[in-house]
Amino acid sequence: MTALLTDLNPEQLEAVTWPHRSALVLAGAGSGKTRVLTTRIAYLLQAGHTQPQNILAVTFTNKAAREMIARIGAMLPVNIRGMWIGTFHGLCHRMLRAHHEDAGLPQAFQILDMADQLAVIKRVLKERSLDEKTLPPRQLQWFINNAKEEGLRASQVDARGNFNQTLAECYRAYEAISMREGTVDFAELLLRSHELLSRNEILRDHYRNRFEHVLVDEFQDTNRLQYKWIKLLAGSGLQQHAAIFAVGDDDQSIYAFRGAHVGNMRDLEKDFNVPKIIRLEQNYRSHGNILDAANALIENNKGRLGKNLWTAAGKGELVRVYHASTDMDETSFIVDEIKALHAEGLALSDIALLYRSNAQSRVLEHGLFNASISYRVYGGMRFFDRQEVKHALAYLRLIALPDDDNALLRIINFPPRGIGARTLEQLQDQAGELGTSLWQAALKACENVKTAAVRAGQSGRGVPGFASLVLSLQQECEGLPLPEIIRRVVDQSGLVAHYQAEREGGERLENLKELINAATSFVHEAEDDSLTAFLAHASLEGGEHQAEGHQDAVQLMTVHAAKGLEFQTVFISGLEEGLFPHENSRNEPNGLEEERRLMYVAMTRAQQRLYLSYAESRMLHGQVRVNVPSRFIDEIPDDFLKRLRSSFSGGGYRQALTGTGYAAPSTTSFASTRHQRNSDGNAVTKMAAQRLSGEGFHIGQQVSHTKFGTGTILNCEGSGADMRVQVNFRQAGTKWLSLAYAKLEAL
DNA sequence: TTCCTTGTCGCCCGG
DNA sequence: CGACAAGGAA
Repeated sequence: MTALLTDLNPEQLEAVTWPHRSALVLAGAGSGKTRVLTTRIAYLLQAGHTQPQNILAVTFTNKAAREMIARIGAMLPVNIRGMWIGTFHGLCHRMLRAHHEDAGLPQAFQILDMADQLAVIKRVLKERSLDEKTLPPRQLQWFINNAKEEGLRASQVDARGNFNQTLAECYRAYEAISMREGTVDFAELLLRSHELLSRNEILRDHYRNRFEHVLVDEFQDTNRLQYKWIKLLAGSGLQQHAAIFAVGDDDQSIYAFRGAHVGNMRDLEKDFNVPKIIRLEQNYRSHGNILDAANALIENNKGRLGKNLWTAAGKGELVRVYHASTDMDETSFIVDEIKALHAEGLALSDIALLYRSNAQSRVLEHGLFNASISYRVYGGMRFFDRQEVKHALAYLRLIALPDDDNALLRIINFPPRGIGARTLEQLQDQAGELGTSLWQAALKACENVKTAAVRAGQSGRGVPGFASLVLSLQQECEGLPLPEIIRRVVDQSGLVAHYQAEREGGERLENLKELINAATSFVHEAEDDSLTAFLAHASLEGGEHQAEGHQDAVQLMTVHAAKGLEFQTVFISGLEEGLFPHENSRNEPNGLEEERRLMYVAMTRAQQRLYLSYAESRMLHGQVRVNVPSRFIDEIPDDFLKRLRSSFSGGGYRQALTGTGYAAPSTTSFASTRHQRNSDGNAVTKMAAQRLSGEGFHIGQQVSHTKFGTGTILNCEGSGADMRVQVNFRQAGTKWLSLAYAKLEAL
């Protein structure tokens, strides 16, 4: 016990040993928030105040949940299994699976991610022959998700006025489709779980009796529905059974755009009679100047709960501000600084490059690539988002739940089997008449033409071919282990053959193999290794497993993605009006304050060194735009800043100082390799290809091999004698070859 | 039906 | 600039 509590500062100690009643912990950036949360759980268990099965801890990201589990596991030899630790979506999903009947869902209900949901919405619009111009699909998606996050069903939304009425009708149609197909989107997980608990008294009492401690991470990011869900579980007023332990920081609330409601912090105080807010204000992360600069910035916001971070560390270095002429100039400055820092011995992985929006990564990637600096981009396309993986998953979904029209539409003609728009229309008409799913309509259609069906079924083409494929997969996969099911699906569906025939299909095939690998490790790790569980995992986790995380590489990500992380050195780029703060924020209520909090989050990621940069002009949306420096820079007192500027346009700052040139762009085609990132399912460290081009080869180049024929270089790794290249041969497929042995010739 | 070209429009953050 | 829908040719 004492070992658990040593090294905690007085405020942390107070939070950890807080009695069995609700608490609100205002935890500043770098103040040991996660430590308090996990130590509190360990303390409760070790002191015998509670049992693992009586604890519920909820976070926003899978990563945070995993970290929490790992840290508790390291502190206590306790069975984590009994605890409910996970994301809001994960826990709601768990609850809905357990009580799917009470929740009105089929046993194998499927989860729609954003892209799936958008596809359904496009179907709704098409069905109602609504033009994409009069009602953009994204707007409808936003409307539906927002309504759900407010706890509103289609019948409850405001339908006054023509436009609102259209929206409400579309929402209603969307609800009907979801119901019929047994699909559930992200917001629906929350809403349905909430409805289940509020309607079903027996279940509600069951869970209320079970959970004595409900701990909430990043409480400032909860939306209204999530807070209601928590209240329902804990009970409130005289009904209150559980103690809520909420940890958050109003200054780090950056998710208002998706419904986060900071007001929940004040509401919690009131609703649960929290006697006082515990403030964690000692920062263990950043040096003084960085912290002071961040504090000064956030002072400009109004209505804060109020806190002032301090550090026992020294002042450290000043915050550097670089004024660039162009985005290229900005990039070359950053690249040169990284080179210099790396030469001084700083690991690349200690450096983070942050930006407001994903589109900005392009220029930065380009610069890093040309300078042969390894980098890693977080948050782009994820493994389970990839086209070929989604196709494979769609087949799997049809096996689990054939009424999922969305899945069916995705692959009924992929790979192409002669089912065109015309056939599909007939099928849809019939389904509409019968009031069934497309799959039922397809079966019906096959019955009517039995002999033809048998013939076509054998050839594998047409609707009968498709139907017999799915039927036979359904039958023979019954009871098989998951990886074997997937292997058969990708094989018999013709996906593998299709991508083999495609010139650029090599990487896609690799991803299909990787899907089987993912299933194999899923089977080993998960309690429930069913197909349905795997499909849910794919939707909820998106494939954030971090392969090659050990490689030394600069970390590129958006500011949102950086929340909760820390780095020795941080660059924040693109600090221009319109970009950061983003221009869209001007029209939103309190939009500017949210942008400022975002900036605050970005700055407080840095431990020892912080760079801010902006450019006078920048390529945006395909055209050059001239920008003014961000007001956020002006809001930081000059005492904490050191201003730098390029001596001449186009040249780097360090170039001007030292004369060490910024490497001329190599012949390596950056564009041709961009889309290859993620071949392992996530952002991959990219070894730049300069060395390779020195040997006469570069990525994207055509080469020939005595045995395998001609092909294209896809990738490379290692250097010198160990260097290997990945080549996609036209005939022989994709292979890794060692340059030391294979005789490759450039074409 | 399929593949390829052309054209339009959006373009911030995410589980 | 890039994703994606619509339209045209084989």
